[in-house]
Amino acid sequence: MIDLRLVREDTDLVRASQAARGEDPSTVDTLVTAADRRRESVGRADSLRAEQKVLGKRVSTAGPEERLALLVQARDLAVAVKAAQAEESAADVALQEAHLAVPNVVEHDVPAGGEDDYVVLKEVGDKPTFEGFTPRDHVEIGQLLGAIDTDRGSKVSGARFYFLTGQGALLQLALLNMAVAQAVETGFTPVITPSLVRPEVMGGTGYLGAHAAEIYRLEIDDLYLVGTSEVPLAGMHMAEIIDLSAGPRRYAGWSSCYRREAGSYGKDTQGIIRVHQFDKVEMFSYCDPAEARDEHKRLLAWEEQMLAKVELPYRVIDTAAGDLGSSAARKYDCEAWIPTQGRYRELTSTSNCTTFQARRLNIRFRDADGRPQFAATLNGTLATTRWLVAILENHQQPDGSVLVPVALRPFLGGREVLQPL
RNA sequence: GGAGGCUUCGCCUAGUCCGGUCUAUGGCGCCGCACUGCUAAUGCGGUUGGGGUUCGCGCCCCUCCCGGGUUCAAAUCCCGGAGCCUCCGCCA
Repeated sequence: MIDLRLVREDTDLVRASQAARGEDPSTVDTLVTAADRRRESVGRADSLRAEQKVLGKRVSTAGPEERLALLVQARDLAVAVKAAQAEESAADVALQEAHLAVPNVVEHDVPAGGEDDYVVLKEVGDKPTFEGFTPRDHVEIGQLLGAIDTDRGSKVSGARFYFLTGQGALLQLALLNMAVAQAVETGFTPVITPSLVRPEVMGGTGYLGAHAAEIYRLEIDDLYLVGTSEVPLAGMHMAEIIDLSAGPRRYAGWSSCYRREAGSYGKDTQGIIRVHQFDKVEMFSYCDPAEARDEHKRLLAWEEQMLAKVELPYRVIDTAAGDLGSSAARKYDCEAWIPTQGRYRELTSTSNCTTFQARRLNIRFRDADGRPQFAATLNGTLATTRWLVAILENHQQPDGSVLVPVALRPFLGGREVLQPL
């Protein structure tokens, strides 16, 4: 939910944001109209109610003869109040609807356009050359190592499911543990989150809008499976006034993540690039909105720190407005080089949601004057199952073995190489 | 699956039987002032949140889990719902 004051005072800015996203700017005008209508109906209902209260007081103190006449008057007024109230709540509903239809206002310097209009901010590291052999893809390496079993994954659960076995399971645990270790060193509170959340939490984070088809829903229990621990971590402080006087509150969530991958038929059907269930360590930060842009840069830096530890070549992109989620004002992705695909694939994603989620979830903090204000929320990836793809492919050797990045070795019991079975 | 209880202004709490000075009590916390040569103790005062209106002081409305209803008038009465807790049963 965006700030209505901003909509009223700088309508053009919000319209421009919609245009940058490639969405209809007229939703903004609808919102302005709805806000005006609500304001007017509130005013009318308020003054009628004030009148009613005064009259009600007179009824309670009046003598018997006077009382009867006053009651007649009061009855008429009650009808008028009821009508005004009905209009008020109708206007409220309309405003709410118009409000929810407008995604977050993008930062002013976000590149406009769609999926392909990102801006590359930097490229880091050297792509591997593979002298004298043709690199295997992660599916083949996973088989050689006995690390990934997609056949049995689909036997048991269907397409886009997999087993991580032996070295694969250990490698993932090592990676995620390294992510948690880094987060804790940095001052994050590690959290193992619920994977099922209530509708208001899923809705509050902005995931039930245009991309609701991505979400698994358990209808019998009216719960949703989370696609990222961002969701429970955002819900954690809903309807609270949190203390940010000591700076941002940072959590590192560990969870399995579930995604329906609706509409992605035919994309990445092999291996574990795009799957229905994976594991992730995610950073989440609550902070003063004034600090959100800086915090966003910090989250990006911590992501890059992780990528450096696993010694992967990657680039950082500034995602275009049209490719942002509805909650995000800006998003940076880190994409690792995948040798057998000859292209970069997203490994991390960090979004600044400013106060958009906090407004929906009613998460506030007290500012320097002690006034409650909406907090900003941000999130960013530290590690996911998909990272295994990049690690296996980039660090593979001619004999099918895989070199373990130095920083990761302590988390694998000191192991330096993953050997084919 | 069954039974019972609870939900009030950051937290705790009075009030609900019997509708109107509930314009919601008190404590904790927090803020300000006073006093004391310190951080303490004490006293006094302030402190729910949201919205409307106003240059501003202010004024008004809403807010006692949510939604309906009764009534001139609802924290209070009636109906429906949600959440939380406890116990029993069952299963791990």
